[in-house]
Amino acid sequence: MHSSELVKGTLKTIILKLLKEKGKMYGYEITQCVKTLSRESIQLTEGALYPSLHALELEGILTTESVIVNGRARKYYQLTPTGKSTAVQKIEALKSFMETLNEILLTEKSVLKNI
Amino acid sequence: MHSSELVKGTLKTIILKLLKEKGKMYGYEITQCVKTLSRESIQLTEGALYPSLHALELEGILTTESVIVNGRARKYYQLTPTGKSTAVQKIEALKSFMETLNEILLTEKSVLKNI
DNA sequence: TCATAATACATAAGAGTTTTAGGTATACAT
DNA sequence: ATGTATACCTAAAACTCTTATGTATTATGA
Repeated sequence: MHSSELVKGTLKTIILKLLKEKGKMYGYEITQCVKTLSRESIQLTEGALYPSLHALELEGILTTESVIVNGRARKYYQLTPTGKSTAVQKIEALKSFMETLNEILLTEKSVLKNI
Repeated sequence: MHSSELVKGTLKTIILKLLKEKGKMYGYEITQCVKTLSRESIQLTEGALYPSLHALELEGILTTESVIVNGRARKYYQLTPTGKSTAVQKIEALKSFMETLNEILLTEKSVLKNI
């Protein structure tokens, strides 16, 4: 299980990535999808997910649509046009950050000595 | 410049990685080293760094040694034996998380459809 | 049939970390 | 003298997450 500390900064980007590919998803579906994709190693808590979704909606990145399925309410989220470009940007930014981080984590003693 | 949001969860691990390789470093040196290694794209703020260092010391992961160099006070930090194994663990955990994240970010629409 | 798990949403108090902004001090170059 | 670089530190406010809780329906196993 990955520490939630690590997931923190990447939560919104993960949400945007999934919505970008799937078109529309509802909250519970996002938690299950992340769980499956991460092979159980990332477990999004609802207390973190829903506030994030609401914030993204407020920012104009997502729109919602409520429907009843099997007698239960579902709230589907999807990217707005603005949201689509935000998603692309955030995903690129995260990839770029990971490359930087990787370089740091792979830096050897001999290299660091000269900095 | 990487958003500070992303750096958040990884700050302590970056500190531990550098100390693991360099043996001992002082605060200002850490900020400059991260700046250089990241090609100016990660800028640690002192308001985040020093509290983190102090927390790591309290946890028994680091010890300190104050010295005067060129008339200025420096406080060197280094890993305790416990800290060394913590460092290894944290670094491995971060690498593992990045692999998971990479898989998520590279997942294509066609794959997601079947989840 | 009745309890439990799974599905599905949501919020609020408390905890934890960072940002922002400020403070102190020395060395050195202009 | 003034600014820049070096070097440490902290506190209030802002932000986000964790933990705990609440509501409600459907499915399932005992």
